Amino acid sequence: MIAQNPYELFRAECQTALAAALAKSLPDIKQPTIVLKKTPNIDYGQLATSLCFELAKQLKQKPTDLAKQLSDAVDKSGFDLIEKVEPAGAGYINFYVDFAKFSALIFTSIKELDKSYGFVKTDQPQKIIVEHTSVNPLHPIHIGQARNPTIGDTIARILQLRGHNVSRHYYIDDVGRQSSVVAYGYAKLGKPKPTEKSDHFVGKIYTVTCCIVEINRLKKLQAKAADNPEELAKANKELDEWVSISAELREKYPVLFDTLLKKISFDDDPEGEISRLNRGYEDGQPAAKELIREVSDLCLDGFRATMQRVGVTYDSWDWESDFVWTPQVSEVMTKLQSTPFIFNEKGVQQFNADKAANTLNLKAKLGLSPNNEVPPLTLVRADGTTLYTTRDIAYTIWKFRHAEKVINVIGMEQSLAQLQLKLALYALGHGKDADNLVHFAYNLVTLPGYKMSSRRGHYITFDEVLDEAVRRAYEEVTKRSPMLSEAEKHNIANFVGLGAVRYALIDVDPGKPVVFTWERVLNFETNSAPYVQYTHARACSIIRKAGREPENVDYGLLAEKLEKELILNLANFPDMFIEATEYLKPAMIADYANALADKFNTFYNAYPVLKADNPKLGDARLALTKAIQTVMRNTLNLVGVTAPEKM
RNA sequence: GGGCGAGUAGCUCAGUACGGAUAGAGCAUCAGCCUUCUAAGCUGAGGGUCAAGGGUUCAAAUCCCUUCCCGCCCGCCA
Repeated sequence: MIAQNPYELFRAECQTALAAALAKSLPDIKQPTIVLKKTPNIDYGQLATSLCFELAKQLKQKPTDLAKQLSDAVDKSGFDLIEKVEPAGAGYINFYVDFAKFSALIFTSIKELDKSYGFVKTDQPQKIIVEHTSVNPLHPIHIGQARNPTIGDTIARILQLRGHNVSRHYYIDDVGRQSSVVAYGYAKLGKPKPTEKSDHFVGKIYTVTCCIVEINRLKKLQAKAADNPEELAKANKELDEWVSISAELREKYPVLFDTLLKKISFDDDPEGEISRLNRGYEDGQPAAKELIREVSDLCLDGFRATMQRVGVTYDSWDWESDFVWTPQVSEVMTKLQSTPFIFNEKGVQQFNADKAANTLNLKAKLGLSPNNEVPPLTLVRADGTTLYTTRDIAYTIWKFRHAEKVINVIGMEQSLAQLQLKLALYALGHGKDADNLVHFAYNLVTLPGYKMSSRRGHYITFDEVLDEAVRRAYEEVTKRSPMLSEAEKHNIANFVGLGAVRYALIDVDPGKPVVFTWERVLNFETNSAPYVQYTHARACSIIRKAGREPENVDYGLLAEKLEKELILNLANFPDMFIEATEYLKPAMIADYANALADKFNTFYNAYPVLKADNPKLGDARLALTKAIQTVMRNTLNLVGVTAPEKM
C-alpha cells in the first residue's frame, strides 16, 4: 500500500475516530469542528487536539475530565494506524501512531513514488502566470534584484509540482525613458560590438551616459536657477554628487568615458535627443525601434546566460513596447476615460484610485482601512506618452487572457503602483481578474552603508556573486578534498557555490530586508545549501557502500527516538509542500531541508548503519537512509539546488 | 503627515495565516569528539522581560488597542 500523503491518512483516521467518540459520548451537543495539530514533541503522540478546552467551557466540566472521557470513548479497532489515544496535560487528547505500520507505509510510498513523493497534486489545477525577474534591460542583474528570480523560480517550480499549469513570464520594460538613455549612448558610440559579457557592456554605457547627461542637465539648471537660492542650492548639491560619480567612472572606464563625453558634447540638448528617441519609440518609428530593440537584446542575452547558470528559465518574454505599438494601451485608456474615475489636472489625465476604491466598495475587500486614501495615478504625460503603470494595466489584462491567476514577483517598493493597477482593473470591469492578481512583494537587498543604484553604477552584479561563490567553494573543496582531480573539484565547486547563493536568497522571509555581505550569502556550514548537499552525499555514500537493497525490512526495529523523529519528518514532507505552495512560502522548503539534514547528521553520528548490531537492524536503517536521501534530493530540486552523490 | 512592511539570544534568522504543552536553529564564545558508514560533521555549556504598555482568553511571540523604533512608498520615474 502506498499513500501520496501518509500523514493525511493518519489524520483522517483520527478525525473519524474522534468524531465517532464525540457522537457516542456527547450525543446532545452540536458536533464541534475537530482540529488536529502536530505535537511539539514525539512523547505527546503524533497528532493532538485542544478541543476539550473549548468544550469544557460550554459544558461546564473540567477539560481533563472531558479529555479522559473522550479518549476512552475512541474505538480504534476499525482503524489501521491508530495505536493509542490518551488524555494529556491540562486537557489535550493525544493520538499515537502505530510506528511499524506507519513506517512501512511511508517507506513503501517514498520508494514507489520516488521523484514525485511529496508533490501532492491539487484537485483544482489552474493556469497560472508567474511574472518574475523583469529587470530593465539597461545593466547587469545585481544582487539586490537577484532575490527576485530566485523567489520567482521557486514559486513557479512548487506551483507546477502542485499540478498547476505554470508559465513563467519576463516582462521587458523597454519603453521607459531610461531605455532611450542607454540607446542614445550606444548610438553615440556607433553601436559597438560588446567586448565582454553583453549586459555588463551595456551597463557601463548606461551608467556613463546617465552621468554625462545628468551633469549636463544640472549645469543648465544651475544657470537657470541663478536667482533662486533654494533651487540653486539643490542643483549644486546634486551636481556635486554626480561630479564625484563622474570621477569614479572616469577612473574605472577612461576610454569609454572620454569617448562618450566627447560625442555627447556635440549635442546642444542631449536630454531633448533622448526625449525625442523615447517619443519615437512609443510611436513605433523604425529607426528608434531598431536601435532600442538592439541594445535591449544585447542586455537580455547576458541575462539569459546568468539565469542559465542558476537554473532559471522563462516560457515567455513579453515586450512592453508591443503593448504600446498595438492598440492595447490606447484601448485601456479609452475604456478608462468612460469610467467616472478619470480627471484632468494641469492637462494630464489621472485615475482617481481612491474614488474607485470607495465607489466600488473595495477597501474592506482589499484590507484597506477606510482612512487609507489611495493617491491618484497619472496615466499619460503632457506630451502624450504613457507611464509605466498605464502600460502595466494593458499587460495585466493580456496576461489574464492566458491565465486564471497571475502572480507578480515585484519588490515591495512598488506596492502602491500594484494597488493602483488592481483598482484600475476593477474600474475597468475586470473584477475577477483583479481578484486573482497577486503581488508577491519582497523587501530590498542593500549593501552595508548605501542603497544600490544602477544609474550611479553602485552595485554588485549577480555574476560577480556567483563567480565569487564558486571561487570560495573551490577553495573549500581543495582544502577538504585535496585528493580529487581538478575536474572533480571544479564540478563540485560549481554546484556548491551556485547552490549556496540560491539557498541563501530563498532562505530569508521575503518580507525582511537583507543587508548583503559575502559571509551571509556564501555560507558553507549548517543552514546552507552546501550543508544539505553534503548530508545528501553522505547518505549516498552509505547506500553506495551497502551495495544491496534492504530486504523484508522489519520497521519495528527503528525504535530509537531519533529514528522515529526522522520517520515523522519524512511523513511531514507532503504537508510541508502543500503549505509552502498554498501560502507561497518558499523559505519553508529551505528550512525543512535543513531540519531534515540536521536530524540525519545526528542519527549518522549516533547510530551505525553498515555496522549495526545485527543485519536486520542494518537493513532497517539502510531503508531509512534511502528514504531520507530520496526526500532530501526532492527538496533540493524543489529549490533549484543540485543534490550531489559525492562531494 | 498618511499608507505599507518589520522589531524574537551579542549577531543573522525560524516560529505569527489557524492562540495551545518546556520560544527553536545557525554564527560568535567556551569545553570535548576523526585507526569505525564523507569532520562542509557531531556532543555539551553559557546566552531570551519574544520592542514597551494595556486588553481579550482556561491559554498570547501569535489576536485587539496605544506608544516607540527601523525600512519602503506617497513622481508627468520604473
